[in-house]
Amino acid sequence: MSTDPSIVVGLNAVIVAVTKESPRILTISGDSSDPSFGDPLWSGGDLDLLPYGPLDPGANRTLELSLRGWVRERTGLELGYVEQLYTFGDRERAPGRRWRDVPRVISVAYLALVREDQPSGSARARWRDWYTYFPWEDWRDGEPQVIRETIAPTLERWVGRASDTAVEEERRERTSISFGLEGSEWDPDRVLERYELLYEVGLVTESRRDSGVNSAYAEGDPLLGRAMDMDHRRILATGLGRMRGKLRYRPVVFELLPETFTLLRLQRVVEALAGVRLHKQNFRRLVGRGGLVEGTGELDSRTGGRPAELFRFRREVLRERRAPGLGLPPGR
Amino acid sequence: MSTDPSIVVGLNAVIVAVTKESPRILTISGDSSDPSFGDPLWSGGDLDLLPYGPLDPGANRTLELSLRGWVRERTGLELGYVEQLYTFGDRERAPGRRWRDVPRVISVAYLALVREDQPSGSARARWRDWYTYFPWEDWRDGEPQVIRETIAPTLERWVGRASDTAVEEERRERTSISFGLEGSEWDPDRVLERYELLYEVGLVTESRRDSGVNSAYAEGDPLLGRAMDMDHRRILATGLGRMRGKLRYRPVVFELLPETFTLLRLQRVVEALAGVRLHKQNFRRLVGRGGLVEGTGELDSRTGGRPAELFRFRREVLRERRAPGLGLPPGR
DNA sequence: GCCTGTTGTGCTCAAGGTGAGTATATCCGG
DNA sequence: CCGGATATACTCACCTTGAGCACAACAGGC
Repeated sequence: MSTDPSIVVGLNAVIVAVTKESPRILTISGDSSDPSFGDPLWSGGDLDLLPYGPLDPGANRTLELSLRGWVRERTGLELGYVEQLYTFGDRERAPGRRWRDVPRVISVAYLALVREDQPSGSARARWRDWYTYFPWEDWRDGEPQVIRETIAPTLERWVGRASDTAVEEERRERTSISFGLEGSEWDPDRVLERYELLYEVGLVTESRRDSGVNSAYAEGDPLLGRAMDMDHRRILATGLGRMRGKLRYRPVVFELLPETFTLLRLQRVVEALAGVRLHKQNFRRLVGRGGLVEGTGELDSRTGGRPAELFRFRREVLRERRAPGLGLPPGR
Repeated sequence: MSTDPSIVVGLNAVIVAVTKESPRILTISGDSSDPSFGDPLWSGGDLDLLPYGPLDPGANRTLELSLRGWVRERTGLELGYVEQLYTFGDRERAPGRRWRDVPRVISVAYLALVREDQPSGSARARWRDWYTYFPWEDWRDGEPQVIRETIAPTLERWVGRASDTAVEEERRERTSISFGLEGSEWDPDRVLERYELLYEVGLVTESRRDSGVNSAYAEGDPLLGRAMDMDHRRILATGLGRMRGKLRYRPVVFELLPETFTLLRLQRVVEALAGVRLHKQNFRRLVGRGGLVEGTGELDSRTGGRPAELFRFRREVLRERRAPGLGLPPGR
């Protein structure tokens, strides 16, 4: 096997932080004139990108160290928790380009958490609420309007357009499970599934872009959420889903919080990530019994009501219990 | 960013099948003269390898299709379930070579399941019980001897050799949690953790190989399990752990079984993979209630005792329920 | 100073899931 | 026709989970 110059390997990062009750991700605003973030030669438009960096084959011992390195270099951010997400290597990842003209791009994507909403260190890099990209994912105030008003009807029409009943049945099941329609439960983790479904039915900008001019999609349909370049929104969806899943069985939230925090603050952060409201008493019972936190004696009275005790994460649980997490509601 | 010839991208596969009560994986026996499986130029010895193939940048639309393609080509195996495992890209993956002399090898590893113990289609590729590589992982007949006789004492000595009490405490916790010593529970999923611990303390061949001649390990210590080339045993451990984890919340076992099967056979296969015995009645209650299987009217009387009804997997559950799996015992 | 809104905290209760054990049915091979 | 082996049916105690009610403690406005 010989080395092949027509393959390019890069690293992508889904970097998450939480401000107050807003989960945010770091994105590069699409203005391709400034190549301070990698140089995505295969990228075309003025759309947002995820932070991207090439892999220097000799530079770092591990891929994760490479990632930490260039993020630090370019943004000054010191990443906390980092985990590998997925490796994207499809051929048609660069829209608008014929794949024969560009090298094959392999992106190893990572999920990374940083503790606060730090300045991004670059003019083009900025924090954005992740629900800007996925408005249908936020159920904290009940079912989002978009679902009832746009998604559900469009999906229904799509189900109706099926060629035969088998396809129709399959489509019906997919939609009801993904979006919790018709009696199914809403599963916060299925972010990628939902995005891909919307892509398929043409409700996101990317699908029309990729399908070219002679598209079968109705021109009138609205486009949901802020778009991203290439397949970066898909990568983001993967990260979001993983983040939510991880929440359930690993104490990762604490990587996003300051050293000490109120229990309500903790709950709000979890809710922000999960996009769902939680039962307060049960939540407290959970973190208490799980031994996830311990009280410092101090109080925080800036909350308005009765002052809340400040808690701190008990790092010991990482080694004590088997799977300490903060259960999202439909734990299964 | 330009293309870089000093990076090589390849695909690795952990291919699993089950014969009777033995979980097996496909490995390439180490005889580097026959390059029918890729051409691992950076590989040295006569050790086993996982199936490996280069990535042809223009050939397939997705990485998964590439993988299926070359596995079919070289072995005739038609892979069933396939999922991406992890991407390995550390610099020192090729032992015995100075990393400056070889290109950086990025391996995208996949977990793949095939339905039976089919012939491997190649003289060098052969099925092996996976406990040959990880003897300490099989708890079906109680705690394996190796743990009591070799691993536990060696780990204990290693804990004692710690430089200060903080390190000592950390080591103690790691060992007790990984191997279920001192009151901790045995967690079948932590395969990788355990392998890495054994690597660190020098109980597997690979660690001595990588650390060179001037090793600190006691010459007398035995070496556990069959070794593999490069970091392939680490990849295998990753696959094994993922397989066990997946078992719990996805009905993947059925990809390994024939169309119809006895409930006891199903249980034995799960036990083989999990390396743990299960409570029969509860197991049956689980698959029954979960709607995972449905009885065909037929009976199988080859079992010796009362003839067992043959069951079949209900594919519908894939779309019905949220997370149908076969719970391993310490469900948490 | 008192009312009101807001948050923190303790307790209860029903429903369902889980681990484990007992008892009985059904067949095969000697 | 009996032992051995498997297949099923039930039971039961225990824990977890979801969902309430009740009340305590503070801030701020009137």
